[in-house]
Amino acid sequence: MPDEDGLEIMRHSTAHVMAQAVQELYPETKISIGPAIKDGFYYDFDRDEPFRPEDMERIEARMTEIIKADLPFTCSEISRKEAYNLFKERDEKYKLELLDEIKEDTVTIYIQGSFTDLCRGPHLPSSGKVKAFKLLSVAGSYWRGDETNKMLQRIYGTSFFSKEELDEYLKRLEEAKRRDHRRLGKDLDLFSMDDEIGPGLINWHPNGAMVRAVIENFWRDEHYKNGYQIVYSPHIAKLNLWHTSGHWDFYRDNMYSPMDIDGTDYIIKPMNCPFHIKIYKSRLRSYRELPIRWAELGTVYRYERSGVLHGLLRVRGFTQDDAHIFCRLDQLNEEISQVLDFTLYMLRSFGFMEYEVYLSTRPDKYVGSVENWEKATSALESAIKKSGLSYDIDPGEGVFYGPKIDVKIKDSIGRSWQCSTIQVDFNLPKQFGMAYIGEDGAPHQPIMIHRALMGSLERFFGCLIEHYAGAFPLWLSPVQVILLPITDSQIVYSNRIAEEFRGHTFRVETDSRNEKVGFKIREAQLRKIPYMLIIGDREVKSNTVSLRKRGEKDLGPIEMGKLIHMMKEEIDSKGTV
RNA sequence: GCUGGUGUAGCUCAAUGGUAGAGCAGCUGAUUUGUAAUCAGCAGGUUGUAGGUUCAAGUCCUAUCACCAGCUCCA
Repeated sequence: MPDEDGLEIMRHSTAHVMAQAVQELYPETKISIGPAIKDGFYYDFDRDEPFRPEDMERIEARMTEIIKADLPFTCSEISRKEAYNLFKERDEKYKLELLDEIKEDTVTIYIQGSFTDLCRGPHLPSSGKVKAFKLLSVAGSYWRGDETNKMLQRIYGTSFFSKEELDEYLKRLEEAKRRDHRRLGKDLDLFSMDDEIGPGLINWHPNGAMVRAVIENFWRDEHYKNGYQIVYSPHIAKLNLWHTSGHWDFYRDNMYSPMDIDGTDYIIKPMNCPFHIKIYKSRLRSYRELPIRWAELGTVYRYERSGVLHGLLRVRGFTQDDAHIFCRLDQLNEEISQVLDFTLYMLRSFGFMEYEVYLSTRPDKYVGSVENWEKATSALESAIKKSGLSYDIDPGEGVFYGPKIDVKIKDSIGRSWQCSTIQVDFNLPKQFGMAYIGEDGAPHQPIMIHRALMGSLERFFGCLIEHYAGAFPLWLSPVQVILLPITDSQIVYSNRIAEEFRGHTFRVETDSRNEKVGFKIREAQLRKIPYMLIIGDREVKSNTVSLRKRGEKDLGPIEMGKLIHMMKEEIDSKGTV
């Protein structure tokens, strides 16, 4: 039965078939592990020579033979000692290492043809049950995911119960490529990067900047509604500030080198928090002022290792939609709940209805007391529970100064990216000696919450582009409506229509080029402009415009008053209705 | 950072070690056009960068930069 489990078993078996093919073709190769994964499988090999594209073809050909031979997968239960001797004899050092960690006295091995693997199983009855497979890529991967270990070669592949399903999957991969934000960023003239500027640094073009401006305005309005105040802070600060905050000790790997200004070291900021703390500390604070909620679209710069940069999704300079909430302990749960609600409202406004929620706990490198960490973690957890969201624990993934809730959204090929984050921080208020005067007239330490709803505008925009495949809803579209006069004689009328749209703050363009209307429509469609208005003599005479919406056909003439009303409603709904 | 791959016109791609080319985009002209591409002409390049091998390098070698995939799924 080709159900989910069946598919996983089949893919795992395909991995074994691949490993057999590899060891038969390249006997010096050592095997390590080869599980089924979300859309296929992989196997990690240790071989001095790299696998090249030609090797892939050879391996695929041998796999086809193995499948044709319909070799049975046989399972035997043997003692750990026997298994040890077996793999010792074959000099499979990775298997021996795995065996060392197994506590049970007996283990299972699976054999098909010449190939033997230490494996929990289960597997298909025989290799002939693999119906359609393809090797996709080869990449390095550290043994056990630890970069201090040797790098192995990982071959990725996928398999299905039918050729049709495989083809469909490969087609899906192609489609994902078309919705890749890097592709669309170029096609739609949204943003670019440049060698001479530097990797991971983004230039926002007018179209992208327009989307960003709309997002920022919406963001600001919603923050005022939710009881936040907006602040601004500088881009650099003295190194000493980062000593006080503790970032220099714990975050230095991600910070850029100091620059000398009049004999003092300054650093470009990787975080906004110390600045907001300094605003807090600029005068004495009363318990009556709390909670204080300060938000800033703060641009930060962080060193990211060259290999991890990825379009807009992983960059070196980015603008966080940052905010810091300073509150009393008795306000903590309420504040976190409010932030969670705000986060979800924000994400839903942009059409993101599916996300993953994680609670990240204490990492190896941390500051503060274990007790405070636990207090903070449980505050976050109870807030998630209250909101009714399902979530997973991400052990050890917290930031050094506190635990956090992360909300991740997915890109076009299913990789998830952290956008929203809510972090409790017991540490910074202490480092900076923050205080408020309580009801009792004595100073108390406030609790700090860091939060970003969208994370960074760059990453959020990247996800947004892929989410909508570049076809932004009306409220976000850089150009909302394009007027397409059929000949020169309708240009005067078109200009009047354009004025009317502008009067209603629509973003409008007129294509008065000397081209056929079909050509203009094609181009407007490729630019993914939501409203195309065709204007010929008929429209001029009847004082209308002919409507054609993105992805649709001719919708006929419509009066301007009616059209503007319709478009305003669409904008208010944000296209999420 | 590491492993592997890729860098040729704005974009997508050609070119046995032997004169760098096409389509689209761009520019100019003609055409005044009714719902996804009107026609013609022109122009476009230190082949990522720096060295090297060779009579000769886009092609081979070395270095370097950038990009792409992966390094998270663990018998």
